[in-house]
Amino acid sequence: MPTQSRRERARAERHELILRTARELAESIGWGAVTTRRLAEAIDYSQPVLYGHFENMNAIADAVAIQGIEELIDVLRHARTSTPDATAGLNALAKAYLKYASNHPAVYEAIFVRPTDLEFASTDSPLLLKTAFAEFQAAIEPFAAGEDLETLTEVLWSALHGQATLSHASRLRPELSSARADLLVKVITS
Amino acid sequence: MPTQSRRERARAERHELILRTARELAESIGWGAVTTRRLAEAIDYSQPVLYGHFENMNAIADAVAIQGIEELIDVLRHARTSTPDATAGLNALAKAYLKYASNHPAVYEAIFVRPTDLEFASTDSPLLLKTAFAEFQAAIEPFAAGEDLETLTEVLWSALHGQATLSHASRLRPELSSARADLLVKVITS
DNA sequence: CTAGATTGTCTAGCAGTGCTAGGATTCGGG
DNA sequence: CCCGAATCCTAGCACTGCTAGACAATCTAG
Repeated sequence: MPTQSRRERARAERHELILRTARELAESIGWGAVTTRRLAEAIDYSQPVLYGHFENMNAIADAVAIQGIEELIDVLRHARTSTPDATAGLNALAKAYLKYASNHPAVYEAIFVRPTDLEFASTDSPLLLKTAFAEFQAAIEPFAAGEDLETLTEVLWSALHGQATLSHASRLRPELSSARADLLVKVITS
Repeated sequence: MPTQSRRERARAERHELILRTARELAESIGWGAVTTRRLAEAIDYSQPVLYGHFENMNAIADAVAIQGIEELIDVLRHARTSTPDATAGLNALAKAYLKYASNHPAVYEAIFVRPTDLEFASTDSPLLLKTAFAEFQAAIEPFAAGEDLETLTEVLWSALHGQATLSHASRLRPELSSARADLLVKVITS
């Protein structure tokens, strides 16, 4: 039955088209301006089509967030494991995190800033968040030195998250992003 | 002419009423649900009255933010200067910051999270932000130890901001807020 | 004290939002 | 070829921020 599968394939393609377009729109005009009408216009369908794929507009942003966190996990893992020693690994992880937030601000916003019931509601998102958390934990574990590892990980992640969001809101001097990451790592590892 | 002054007084009172009500509403139902109609209903006037006092809805949130940052500056200064030594001062400042964010999440959101053109546009808000920044700087200055003071201040503030926002978004274990602040201070001062 | 001007307030309405019900249209199976 | 089913769109609801214009209250001046 090639018919059914073709339909399903077309449907899956449109599903991805919606996500890709929503992400592009958000990155170019901001989530606040990503409306159902604009998004529908961009994919060349009427608004109700969106609701055949997602429960509501928020679910679309959540789906983008889940895609994003998967990307982010890869980025962090790669940064952490492709360095000679633990200190360089932590530094690379911090830089990679800030770079991702800076390069994909709308996706970062969807993951960590936008109001969402993603953390506890969805099925797989808590696992993804835990996986991302584990990357931070693995990177900082060599420097725990008697401190509670989980608490230290929360402190590290929060510190980077704060730099990412304040940086995006133009509250920090933009040219010193790297220096802040360096200093944070230095303070933690010393 | 007592007439004119009475009018001005009534107008100023209503101005404050709007701000107070907006703040209360935001703290109880969130900024997203603070609409012009609901706010007008709450102060027992029609919506257009709001626009006689503020340019738009965003300006109301900005005004709440300015009130909030003034409060926050006082809170930080008091925490910092009412301790025996510098380490205790920094710790008290960190705790006070997180406590304010936790006790007034909507105000904190108005100041630091909500999209706003407050930082550069308004006349007095940059000064207020700088004053708040100076409080952080004064608290951490004894521990700079050769590092660039301003960069270190940004790192401290970002770290606390990250803890405040992630905490509010239920991404951190709520009962360990104090432990995270302690650990952050310990890491910085050691 | 009254007439006119000014100030203040509200009703009604605009365009845009998320979301949905119902009809139209296209498609696949018999 | 025709009927049922899946698919899609038009139209509309209740809401949003914001504004124009009518109305009422108040102050000023004669």
